Amino acid sequence: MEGTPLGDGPTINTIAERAGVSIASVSRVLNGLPTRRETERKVLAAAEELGYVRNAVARSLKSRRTHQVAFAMADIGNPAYLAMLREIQPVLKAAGYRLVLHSTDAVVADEIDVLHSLGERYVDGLIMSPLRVTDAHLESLAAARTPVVVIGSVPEGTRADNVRADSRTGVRLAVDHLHALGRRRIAMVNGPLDTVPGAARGAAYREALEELGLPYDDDLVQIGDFYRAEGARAVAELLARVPDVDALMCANDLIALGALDVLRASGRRVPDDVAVVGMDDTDLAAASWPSLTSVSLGSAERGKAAAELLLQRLRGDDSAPRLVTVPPRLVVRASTAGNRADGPYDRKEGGV
Amino acid sequence: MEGTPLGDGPTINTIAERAGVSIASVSRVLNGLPTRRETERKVLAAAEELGYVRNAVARSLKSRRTHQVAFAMADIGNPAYLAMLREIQPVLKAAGYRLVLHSTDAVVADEIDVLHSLGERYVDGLIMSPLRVTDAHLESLAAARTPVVVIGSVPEGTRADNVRADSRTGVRLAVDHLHALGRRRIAMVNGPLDTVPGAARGAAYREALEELGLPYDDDLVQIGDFYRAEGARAVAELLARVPDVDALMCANDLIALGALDVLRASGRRVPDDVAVVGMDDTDLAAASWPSLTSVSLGSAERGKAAAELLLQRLRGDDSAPRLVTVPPRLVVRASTAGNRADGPYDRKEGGV
DNA sequence: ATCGCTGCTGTAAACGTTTACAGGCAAGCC
DNA sequence: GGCTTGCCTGTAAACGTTTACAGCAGCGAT
Repeated sequence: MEGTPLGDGPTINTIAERAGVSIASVSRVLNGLPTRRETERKVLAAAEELGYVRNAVARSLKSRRTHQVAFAMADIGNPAYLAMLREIQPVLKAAGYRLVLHSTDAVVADEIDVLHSLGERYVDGLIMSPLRVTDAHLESLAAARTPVVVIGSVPEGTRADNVRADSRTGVRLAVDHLHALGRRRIAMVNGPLDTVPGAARGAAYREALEELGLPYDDDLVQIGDFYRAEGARAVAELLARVPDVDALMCANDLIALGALDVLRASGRRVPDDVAVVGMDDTDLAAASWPSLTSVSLGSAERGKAAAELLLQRLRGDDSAPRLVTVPPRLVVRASTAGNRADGPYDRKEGGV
Repeated sequence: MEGTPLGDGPTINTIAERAGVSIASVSRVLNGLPTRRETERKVLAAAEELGYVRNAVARSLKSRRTHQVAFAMADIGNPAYLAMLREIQPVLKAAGYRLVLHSTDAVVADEIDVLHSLGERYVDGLIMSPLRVTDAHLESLAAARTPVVVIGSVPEGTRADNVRADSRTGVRLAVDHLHALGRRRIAMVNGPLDTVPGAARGAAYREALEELGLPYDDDLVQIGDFYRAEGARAVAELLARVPDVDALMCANDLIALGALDVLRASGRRVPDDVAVVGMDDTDLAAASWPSLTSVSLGSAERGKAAAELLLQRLRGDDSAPRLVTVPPRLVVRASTAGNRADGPYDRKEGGV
């Protein structure tokens, strides 16, 4: 009635008592440090009987490592981030790290909070994918007390590894494709211009037209938000203004799905009347009707690269910040290429 | 040169020195306990200057609370689990808990590992959604040292809250719907029978036929796995064996998408020749071609309910285990109801 | 018999907090 | 003036580990 300390679960102390050795010996056995055969046996037996499990919190306090990594995604509903998550998770797991998931809903204050909370040291590192990068972000990044990898673009000189998509090239691939198909009234449906992807894709669209010798026309650009319903609304407006568009470059698969909805409702055929291209190449692109040509910005690859960069930092690498750029890829499907390939059945499509 | 202790970041000790008070006072100020005005001022000033942030690990060790909750999902690629995740995350966040994400890939050993690791006390509670529930699961559940909520079915008497879908009713809704449309050769494409959903849906299918007075025919049942490619393979086999089916009840949206692929490739029209119903009502169902009638098993609602149950436990409620059942809902779309409603544009579809 | 190894083992301090307890001090009362 | 009372404050222990250090036994060499 005086053996067990106080709490419920057995601790290293409980085992020490039971085995008749010191807590140091218990710890050593549990950590595989050299020990006499007999001591080891007693300790292991006691641990087994008691159903002992190491307390991760106490370990972390002493070792200053939590074996946890945070991933702060802007929008937990966006398939592009989910694709990253899917790749990040197994990489971390394989390296013995747990994943703490934050969804910031793209609210700047929330993202700053996450950065600030790194000081609480409940994680060893962070992967974050902000929609916007503000000065507040950069400030908090500079003050961060653990390694951070940013998926998205960050100014040169920032003290964080950086994994980027190349949406400029991505947009050009798509616009070139549409141009090659004979389209000349190519509109762009974009998200907010003060977001990183919004700005980059908008500029890239302009550049791509220029390179092709097509005129840039403000009327052909419509700004909405990165969601399906918003995309639909934006395309409806666009069609009202310029009924003769023959191609839509959408900044996002969700926007593109909204576009398909509206085009269908307006009686236009896709791709015969209007060709549609999305971006991100999410699962939805393959499943939609008609299946959606989409620019893959390598979400999965970016997630994986970010996780691997972070792991290197956690292993002690403190060389200069790195920059990894993942090349885009155009995945052609029915929404631009006619009806011959309207099903995704031909594509290798794994366990999704 | 002798002030700061050893590590890098400021601790409560650093503040105490700087402010010329004891660490107890610092702690009290930081926790809002009654303190003299002057002391409070000094402490807060010092904390501010030093950029102090509370160490979460040390706090957790003392308080025995980590403010973290784990969610163990069987398959991080499955939209049904993602729907749960999307609901769980904000509920936990609002209550001040962080989310630790585990993906077990439906491997039993991994799930047991997660349960076992609860003993490490790096989380205050767990929500898990196993595909199979084995004896090993039940054993580990019984030994779990923190509250656990299981999404899925668990035998009566298990020491865990339980949130269930009612797939029996769900299947019946679907089969009744198909029957009402005049279909009489209704096949079932199921996942493995040793999984909880597989077994439940298979049995429900049989019952539903019985209630309608339709004969049960082994030839009309095809077992595959819960993935798109597998579903396609299964449906191909089924069609070879019974070319005259006029309806497919698929245990899963992914299977149903595979079915659509194969039906299209075989020249059959949907729904004219063969009507198709999926289950889970994932995002894919609304986006597919033709849009997919699907039984919503309330993944989102289940996730939310699970999170709320767990929070109650964390607030100290230790009443008897609860059982929450979420009712299913049939969402009719083009794959059964003809072409009039082939687009999802009419449905309120938010930020996905 | 003494010395110095070698190889385990135990004691105690540390990680950064929270908190029970006791001490100090001013004010209020007789 | 001494006593109680109340309010703050500091000391120290605790949470459950890991680990530097010292101690001790056994053993071969001198």
